Amino acid sequence: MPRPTTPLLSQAGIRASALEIIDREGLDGLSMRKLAAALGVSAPALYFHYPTKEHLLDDVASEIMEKVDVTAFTHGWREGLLTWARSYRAALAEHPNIVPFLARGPGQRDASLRRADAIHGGLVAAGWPPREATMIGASTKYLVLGAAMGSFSRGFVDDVQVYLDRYPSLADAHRLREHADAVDRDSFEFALLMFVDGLAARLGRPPESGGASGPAPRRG
Amino acid sequence: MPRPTTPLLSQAGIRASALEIIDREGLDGLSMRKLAAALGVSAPALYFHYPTKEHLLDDVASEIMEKVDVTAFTHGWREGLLTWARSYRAALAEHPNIVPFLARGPGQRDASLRRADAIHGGLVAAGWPPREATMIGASTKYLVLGAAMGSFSRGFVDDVQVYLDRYPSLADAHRLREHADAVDRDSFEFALLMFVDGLAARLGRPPESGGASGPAPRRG
DNA sequence: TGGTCCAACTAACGGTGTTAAGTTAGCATG
DNA sequence: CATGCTAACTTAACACCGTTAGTTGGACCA
Repeated sequence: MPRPTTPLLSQAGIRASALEIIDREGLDGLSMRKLAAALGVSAPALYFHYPTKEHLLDDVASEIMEKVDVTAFTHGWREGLLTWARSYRAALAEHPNIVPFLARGPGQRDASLRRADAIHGGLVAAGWPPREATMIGASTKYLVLGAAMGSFSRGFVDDVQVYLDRYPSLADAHRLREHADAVDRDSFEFALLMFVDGLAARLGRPPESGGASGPAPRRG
Repeated sequence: MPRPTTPLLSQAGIRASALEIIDREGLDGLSMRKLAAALGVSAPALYFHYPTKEHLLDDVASEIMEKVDVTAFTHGWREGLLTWARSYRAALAEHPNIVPFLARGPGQRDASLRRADAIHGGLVAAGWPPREATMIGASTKYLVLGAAMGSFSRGFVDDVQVYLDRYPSLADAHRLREHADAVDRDSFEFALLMFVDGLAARLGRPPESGGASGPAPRRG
């Protein structure tokens, strides 16, 4: 059966099905043949709509990133930063299995550039010098990606020991795992607040030599 | 030619060659056949020394992690944390291509547990309550991994715009890429210092309700 | 000297992403 | 209305992947 009366595939449909498989079976669980089967189609058919698996994954990732909120800088840099970071993390938390793919580097130039611009612009507008705005943006990204990677990415608790102080009564591992997510969420929030506190302190402090270098911003 | 007079392979040799390929051609550039060829041997021969590619990579990653310094907590939590974070990042920076593999989760339980224990113990000994020590450890790891992921992990500058403020004279991309590493290094250092500053401030502050929750530590 | 085991070999299996070539529905044009 | 072009699928096949099975022959021990 060649060309069907009504098209069987669409980019959106392919993306949705791919993400479903990734969510269910992990990043390695997605193969072009399996994806095609899920869509009731043969594998090469996909290549009519996406030139490559990489492109498809880029698109899936971009779709996820659409939910990141970079608009709150109108309420001040602190609010803007917190909103951005939290929504960023939340977006990744919804689809943890895609995080390892993000480690390969960003594909979609356009959208990510637009976001970066909004963030940078927001920080500069709030009084941070451009150079520091750059570093703040990068730092926050590090935190989100690192948290996503460290916590979601794959199955087991790594630092078992580390959690024991918090739940000393739990010796059974599955309960421990169950709470590990909460620990990660708390740790991320903790890191974010400490970082922002550090920033706030820097705002009210004259530039030190030997610090992270560069002038401190005027109070915004 | 079966069993040679002197063994052609050793775990250390395999690891070294694997890491060389990864450094040169990226994580995807490493295949068992290619690795075997580089060692002058057929692919299945490797399976006599390593049960699986995953195990091999785990071992390679562990070797890299050996260089991380978690001993400086004897000079105070600040010094310990900074030394740990910087040596961690430096270790990853030497072999950026392996970072995506780390996103799959830690393999070697043993060594990583020992490290986690040293860090947690160091923080607690310095006066941080266990729960906060956990979060500090996790946070720092986030920062390092996120920085490693965001910056090294493959090929092009993502947020071109973001760097322009710093090097406004550079319109050519390769020069820009060249300096991106410096920006990343600076951003990491910046993030680390802001975070530690935030921590220090917390040490001198009474516990707030509505903060990251949990009691603040006594002054150590 | 004979037996066992080690450390390599070749062949092959099932899977991967992707390309090539074939087939026909739908559409535009003479 | 017939013709030709392109779109959207098909099946076959390629080169590669990680890994397993089965074979071979040198090294070591009784």
